[in-house]
Amino acid sequence: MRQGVEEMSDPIATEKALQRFTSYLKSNRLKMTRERRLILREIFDHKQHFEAEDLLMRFRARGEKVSRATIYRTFDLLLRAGLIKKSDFGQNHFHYERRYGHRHHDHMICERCGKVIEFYDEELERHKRRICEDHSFAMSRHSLQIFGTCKACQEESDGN
Amino acid sequence: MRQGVEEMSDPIATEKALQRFTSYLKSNRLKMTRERRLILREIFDHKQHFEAEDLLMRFRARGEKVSRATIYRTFDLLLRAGLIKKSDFGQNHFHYERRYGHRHHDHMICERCGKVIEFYDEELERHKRRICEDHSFAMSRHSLQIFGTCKACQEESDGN
DNA sequence: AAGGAATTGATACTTAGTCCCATTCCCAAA
DNA sequence: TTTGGGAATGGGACTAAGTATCAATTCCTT
Repeated sequence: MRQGVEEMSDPIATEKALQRFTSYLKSNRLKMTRERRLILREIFDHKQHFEAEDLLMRFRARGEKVSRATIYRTFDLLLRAGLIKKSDFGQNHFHYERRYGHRHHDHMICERCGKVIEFYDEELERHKRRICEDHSFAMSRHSLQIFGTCKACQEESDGN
Repeated sequence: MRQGVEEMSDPIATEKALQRFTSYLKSNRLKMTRERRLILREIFDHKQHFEAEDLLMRFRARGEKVSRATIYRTFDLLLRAGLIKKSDFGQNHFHYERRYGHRHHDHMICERCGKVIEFYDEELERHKRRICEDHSFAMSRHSLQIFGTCKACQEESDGN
């Protein structure tokens, strides 16, 4: 039923992300720990989108000892370091996605099957910037979600 | 600190919304009750944006007896009736806004003072529709939030 | 005016996420 | 290489938003 973007991992990107995280930590006088490494690896070695609880379960299943609190604390650091991104798909918990090596993009969310389609549109970005200028608003980030029915689900219900 | 859009109420719109809600209820064999009327009035007679807890507090302050459960249940009906809209401003609870007589619009949210600026841009809307067409995606709704710093807050920090 | 379905309130529960603090870990400087 | 102390962790208690349950009440059609 629920289906996600399954963009696969790139071991080189993982290493780069790890380096970047390490240097972020160092420059803030924070420490690289076993847990932080595990979390980053888990994120960058796996699928593009993830959730806190989901990560916790994966660790538990593997018998890896990382607490819920540490997961949330590390997400916070990764956000500050710009390595992940927090999105809201209208459920009552947050979704995250890794960000290193990924440019900004928006999402279409299929309300039938849960599939998330990423898209990027330069003209749309230009519009956003222009609107901010018009309002003298200094944009720091933005998030567009389009909800609806994906092509496959439309065809499925046509077929019935 | 936290500051909202204070678009004022229109007594005629309130009555129309009430009629529309009543007919929505009737056509679904549901009942109009004292509580549902109170909630709708509270929403349409007051400011554009509201939250569940906020509404509950207002009722309590006035000594009006409406339970939390009923508030959430009624929000759900109002959503189905298309009279209110649920948005997510990145906090861990939902924001709502009344919808009757309001066309679609997007939001800029000031991360400094919490002000919410509504905007509508036809060109942007056209563009969203075109992107959906390109992906054969049947859009049902969409939501764009731009986070950043509003003009006033920018000037304030310039002045320091 | 009655009667059954719909609704309500109170409270218990769930779920996501945060707080607390004693214990443990990391790492820069000696 | 050891060490000292600040940083980080685990795990349980806690909070906040929202949902479920169910007996008592209300609505409204006939």
